[in-house]
Amino acid sequence: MIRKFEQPNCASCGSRKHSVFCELHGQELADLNDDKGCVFYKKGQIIFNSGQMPQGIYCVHEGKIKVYQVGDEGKEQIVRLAKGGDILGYRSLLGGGKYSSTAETLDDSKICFIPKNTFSKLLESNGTLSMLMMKLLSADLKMAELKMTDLAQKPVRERVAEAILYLKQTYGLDDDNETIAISLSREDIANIVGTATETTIRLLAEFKQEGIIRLDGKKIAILKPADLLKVANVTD
Amino acid sequence: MIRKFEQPNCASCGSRKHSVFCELHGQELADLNDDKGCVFYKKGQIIFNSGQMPQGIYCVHEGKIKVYQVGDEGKEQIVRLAKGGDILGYRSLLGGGKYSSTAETLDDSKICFIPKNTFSKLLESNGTLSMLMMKLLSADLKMAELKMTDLAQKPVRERVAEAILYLKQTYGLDDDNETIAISLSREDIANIVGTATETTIRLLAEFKQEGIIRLDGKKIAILKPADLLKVANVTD
DNA sequence: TCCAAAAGCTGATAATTATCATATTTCTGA
DNA sequence: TCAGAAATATGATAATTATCAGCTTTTGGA
Repeated sequence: MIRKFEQPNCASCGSRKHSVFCELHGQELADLNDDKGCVFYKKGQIIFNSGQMPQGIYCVHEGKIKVYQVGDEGKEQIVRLAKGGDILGYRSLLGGGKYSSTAETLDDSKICFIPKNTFSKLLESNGTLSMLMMKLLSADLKMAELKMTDLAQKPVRERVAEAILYLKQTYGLDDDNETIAISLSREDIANIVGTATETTIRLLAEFKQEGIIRLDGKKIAILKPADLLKVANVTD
Repeated sequence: MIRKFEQPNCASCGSRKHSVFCELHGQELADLNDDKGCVFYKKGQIIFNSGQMPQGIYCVHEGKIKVYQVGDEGKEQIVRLAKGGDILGYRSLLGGGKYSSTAETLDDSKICFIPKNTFSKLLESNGTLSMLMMKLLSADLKMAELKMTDLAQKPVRERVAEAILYLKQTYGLDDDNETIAISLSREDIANIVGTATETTIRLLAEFKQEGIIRLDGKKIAILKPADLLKVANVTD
């Protein structure tokens, strides 16, 4: 059952102002608004699936999304997390060919779809958008390469700590300024880290034991940010 | 000691025809040719180093290059390999900030440098170049995400087999149609795979034992391509 | 509200891979 | 050409992490 809701207006969309579309004005913005369609997704719904042909790009109005690949044994590897203002599916659209990942909501979400023709025209007419897309792809690639090195070299304990920091950085904190503003299953966290679910559970319990984090169901609160950084063994 | 050699002409450069600059003509091509400078690098020389600010991009005229990150314990993780016609350093230039990787020649190489102003002007004036850059970044990102999943989920044996296939795909075969056209140390191969050097040595010996490959010093010949694909556990 | 299923947790054990030690071979520069 | 250094090779051992099994808690739907 999909709730009825008002289509957001791109001109006044707060998410857009922090997105790659921040530089759109006038007719371009009007075209974007006319051509896009916003859809409500319940938690756990698939937005696009590995193997499908991209028909456009998705712009997250609000919500939380995981993008993952499925390995040989059926295990997910989460390659990125998205939130309001992020766009999705541009990698495959720009690169050509089918989606190589699957996108799935982690929460109830509103996500706009922009047909590929509309997006292509904007790319052609607006050099700034092209530049921002290149910046975005470059940032994604940088993250992916860092993660490759981590996966190859860092022990699981450090990677679990990193994953917690990544969640904080991506989704921020609740009002208490401690609790990370997302609920993920232990399995999802394991699929970010690239390890077995049991190992993740054990390491979270370890961090809790050490007083670094507090666990309340799926919620994680960071009690000692400095210690967590130290465990994660990152400089920034 | 750097050998003197004639500066290649972009207009007639065979490498360029297969690069992102393949669509340049007339004045754009002339500007590129005038502003670039081609430099000879001996095997083992650093082209750019992690931490430096990018001043332009590098275009490989001929040669073989490894791009790697250095982890906490000083171990390299090779994130890509380049050859003639490939460009280097665009990730950091486009994304902003310092290089996060180091590029080093694996063979004597001739590499052109294109100042960032020249490159930026080309990007602004030539929409096709922008599109090709986005395609390139997208392809890089796709590879990086696949590799993340591999590192997280595949056993080392499969990854070593994959690495051999990757070397073949990147550098091709010698005239015998069996031997891969590059010489890498076991350590470099290990740093592609993301494993210990000893483990790589053992697995190569295993593949040799099984008659899948032939080893002649640093040279690897693929004797049973189908078996290697099977070991690598890849579909394409 | 209650029940079944899913998720979370914990211990025991197994598998994988890294590390260390030590030859042996190959390469490189004087 | 030769000596020293670096790379390769191999065995033994240790560390890390996964897997399996069984139990408890939580959750979501009838």
